Amino acid sequence: MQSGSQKTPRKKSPPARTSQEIFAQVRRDHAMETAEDYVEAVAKIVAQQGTCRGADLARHFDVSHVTVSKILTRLKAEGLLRARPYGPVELTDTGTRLASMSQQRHETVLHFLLAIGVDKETARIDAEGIEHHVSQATLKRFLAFLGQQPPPTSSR
Amino acid sequence: MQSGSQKTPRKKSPPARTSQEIFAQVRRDHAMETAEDYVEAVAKIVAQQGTCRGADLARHFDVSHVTVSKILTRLKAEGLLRARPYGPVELTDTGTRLASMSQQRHETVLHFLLAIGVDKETARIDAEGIEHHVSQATLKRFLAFLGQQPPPTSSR
DNA sequence: CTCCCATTGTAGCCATAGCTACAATTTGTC
DNA sequence: GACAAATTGTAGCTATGGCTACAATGGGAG
Repeated sequence: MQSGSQKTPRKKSPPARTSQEIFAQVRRDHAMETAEDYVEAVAKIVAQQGTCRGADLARHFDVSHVTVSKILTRLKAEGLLRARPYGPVELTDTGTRLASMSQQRHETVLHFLLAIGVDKETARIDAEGIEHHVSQATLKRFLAFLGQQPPPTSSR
Repeated sequence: MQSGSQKTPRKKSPPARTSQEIFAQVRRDHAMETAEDYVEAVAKIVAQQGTCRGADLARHFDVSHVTVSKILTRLKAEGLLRARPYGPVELTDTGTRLASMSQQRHETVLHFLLAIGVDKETARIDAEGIEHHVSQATLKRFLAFLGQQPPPTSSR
């Protein structure tokens, strides 16, 4: 990732971000999406079945077990989850926290879409794509619209 | 991109999409985001400066000219734009149409975020990430919320 | 006309997220 | 306990989107 500062003479001093910074942010978001999707899925599957295997994730995302394996390797290195060879996948504390936040945000986005009149099917699909790009500030506005208070961090 | 059908015995016939299908859709969306960002940027830069060079795009996205070059190669192959070697970038008709739709959707998402009370800076950033994941159906709800009619350009 | 500089292209590298094919391991069933 | 099935790992390929380094091109300034 570049710092983006050599060529930009910075004509604007106001707090407005440059388009470069915005796109860099979007790219950074991208790098987190997979992690969020995976910890969310692990949490969900563990809640449903007790344990989560790589094969469960492969079925869940409809990708090959190899893809799952590689992604799990990365997420293990990032400290979000752990798994012994041929063993089940478990979330670390960090992973559990990320999963909770993701699930909560997912729920909020979904309910918000439903609240403004989007049909259930579309809402499910769009929420999946949108959730990763909704900032805390925007999430608060969603919650405000839903007439709720910001939930106590894990009230699901 | 896989078709995802060998291993899925398709137990559910109801209209509800499986999670697999939803994630496949998100991955497909992903493949379009760059294209949309680029044609949108080209249209914007052409509108501002008359022509658009690769270097303009590199500055706009804060990436190297090599990255731009490779992406332009792909988009040329996809028929969204054309450019002679060492020449400026131009949108094809298809590219122009895609740019218009993207710009319009971008505007709608941005205005919608502002309308629900998101601050300007956050709205700019979130809109950039969200826009690619908003379906036509959801866009219509956004427009309805804004009290507008679906604009004549793409009233589908 | 030449020379310099910005722009573009090319080569080659990295990481992520896909895949198939094949090997290894675990598990479950006789 | 052995054998089959499911699961996981490994090797090696593809495409996208990043990068640096170096070569080529084109447009201006002298």
